[in-house]
Amino acid sequence: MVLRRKPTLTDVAREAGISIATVSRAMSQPGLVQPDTLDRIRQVAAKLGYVPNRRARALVSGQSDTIGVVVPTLASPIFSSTLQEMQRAFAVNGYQLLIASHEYDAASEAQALAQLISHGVDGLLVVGAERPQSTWAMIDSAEVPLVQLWEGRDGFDRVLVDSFDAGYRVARHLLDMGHTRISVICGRLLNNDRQKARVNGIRAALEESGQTLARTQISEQNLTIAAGRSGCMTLLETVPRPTAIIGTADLLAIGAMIEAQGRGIAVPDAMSFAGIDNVDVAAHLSPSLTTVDIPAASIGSEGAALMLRRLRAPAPLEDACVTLPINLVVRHSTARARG
Amino acid sequence: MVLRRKPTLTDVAREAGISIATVSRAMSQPGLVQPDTLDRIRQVAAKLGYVPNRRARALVSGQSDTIGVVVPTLASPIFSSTLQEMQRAFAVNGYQLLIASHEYDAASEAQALAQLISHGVDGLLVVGAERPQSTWAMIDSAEVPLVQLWEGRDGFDRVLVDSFDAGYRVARHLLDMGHTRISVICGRLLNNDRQKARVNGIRAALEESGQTLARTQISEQNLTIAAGRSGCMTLLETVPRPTAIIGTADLLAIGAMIEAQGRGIAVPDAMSFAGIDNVDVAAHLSPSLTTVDIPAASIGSEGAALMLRRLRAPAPLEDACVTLPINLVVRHSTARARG
DNA sequence: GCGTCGTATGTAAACGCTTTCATATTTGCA
DNA sequence: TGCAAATATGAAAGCGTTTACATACGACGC
Repeated sequence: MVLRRKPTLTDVAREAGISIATVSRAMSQPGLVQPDTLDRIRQVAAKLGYVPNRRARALVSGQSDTIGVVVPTLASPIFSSTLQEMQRAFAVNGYQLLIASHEYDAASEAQALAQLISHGVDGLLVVGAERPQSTWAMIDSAEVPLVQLWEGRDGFDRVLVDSFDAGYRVARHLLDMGHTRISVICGRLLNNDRQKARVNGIRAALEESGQTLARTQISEQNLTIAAGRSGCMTLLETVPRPTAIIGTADLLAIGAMIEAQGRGIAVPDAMSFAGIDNVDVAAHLSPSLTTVDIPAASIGSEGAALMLRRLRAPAPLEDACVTLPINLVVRHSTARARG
Repeated sequence: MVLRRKPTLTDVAREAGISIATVSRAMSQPGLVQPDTLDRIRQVAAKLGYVPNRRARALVSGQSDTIGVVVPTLASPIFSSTLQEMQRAFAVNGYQLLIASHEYDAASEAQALAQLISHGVDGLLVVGAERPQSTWAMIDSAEVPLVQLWEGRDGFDRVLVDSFDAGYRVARHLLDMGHTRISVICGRLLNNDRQKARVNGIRAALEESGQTLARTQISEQNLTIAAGRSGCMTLLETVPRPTAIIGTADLLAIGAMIEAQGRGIAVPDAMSFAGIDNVDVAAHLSPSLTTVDIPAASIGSEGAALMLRRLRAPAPLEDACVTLPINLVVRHSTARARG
């Protein structure tokens, strides 16, 4: 017998000469049906190629086995590794990931969230805490478990990384090396609390040492190597020239360092460079890049763990807050300031 | 009035004093309801914060507005940019992406596909054509539109990139430069028809020039910079030493080049290096990396376009096959063999 | 031998929506 | 004025599951 459409519970039930309720139970709670009935049902199901329809199941049970994730962009080594780990952690627990990105646009993010909610995801993971009140209202009214990554506000689970401290530490390192003219290339600050915090951390360290971070010492760029190069070009024109440049993302620092080297500036002897992120390539550059390690993969697995814990909890839980450690990784792109 | 649970069509209908059928029409086919009724419904819907339940819609209409994508890994710059573009193209058309990865494991891929199918995706995009017969059977019986990326077999839409030619061209380039001892660092060949084809292309070029590619001239590695370094170490021990090394992925070539430089080998004067992919950083290395540009982003957008075309088509379509051009990008990591 | 319980199965009502078909109600035209 | 056609709405039947609730059947203790 060949069915044109996909077989359903009803088809299996008819073929096995049994009611759909029993077949349903055989699928989801095998313990409730008699062994020989179970066998027969399984045989028929296999023969017909029956696959349960999760949409129908989701409709009645209110569970979709689907988790929504919204990241700023997919084309970033940082978010890639976070997603990779997250996907792995959820997959082994039977969940699928619905992934959306918004390219740092608040309206796109709101739209993506609305879509995910209306798809009936069982949980939602988002990056950062900075979004319009209306978007937060939507999240609230959806009553879906939410985990915030990198930055987060009270009232929801969160996996935090201290971006301020990352900035602070890398600046501190350069200050300790005697640098007095430190400039910064950062990513777009709009709708990006991680970048803002990193810059603020740098500023705090500088001010602590009696220095300031003037407008002219900051270049705001997209997050690419090419943008790092162009940011470096701009900063090199300031007088006096900086003795060290911090990229608030490794890609920026890498671009900056390459640009400087291309202009014959010796790194780190004539100028120091440092980044934040510790991307794969940073360790292999020449000179290798001093940076702050951000545990992107762990953020993914911790985020997943928090979500799974909440999904499995029978009763409402206190919101959890995990803070992951960051580490300054001193390599060879930074040296004592000459002088 | 405050509803504890999320408002449904019925709630809106009751509040507006109208039948659910009309409310449903107001949502999906506004043209069919009278303007003032429409207004009233919209007001009530807004007041109640009504959001359509896509699961229910999916159950009856058979459409989920969801597309499944299975890639080998999320932690690769290549697949990242493909996914990024794909996500964009689908998002503007109202589709959400369900993304899964399998780390080059056939069983994991089959499981991911089964899950996506049972979730009721409207379409499926996969990378490569190499998978067990049983997996193909599952795809067939699911009767879901399928688009294959990179490599593909007849019977389904496909967006192709000539991996064989990519290997051939980069080898040809080195042969034209007079190299006679060319070694290769490649990715794991198991379940990876792209890597296999790239290696085969290289081999074909070599044999065309009367050379062979011996076992000892190939090092199979994971796809990371560190693996490229270790592959290079192995190959440097062969006697006579190669005059050129091809990494069948840029990350491998980058690692290899860095390792060689670290050992004091002048690149490209003493040894040439070339990759395939043209990742972002390749242009910025010192020396910049000769490679073959693979249009990863375009693969994403073309794949999405093919899928959308099929989803919109009223009648079954012939399967389409788009082949994207690849280009040898000659930079400064390759030079004439010293002779 | 009778009520009681436990187990295996069946019946039917949801879940929230779309869509066919039927039922007004309005409009156009002879 | 009357009849057909067009328009707007409602009633109800599913879509494929899950899950109370009901039923049937033995086994058990008294």
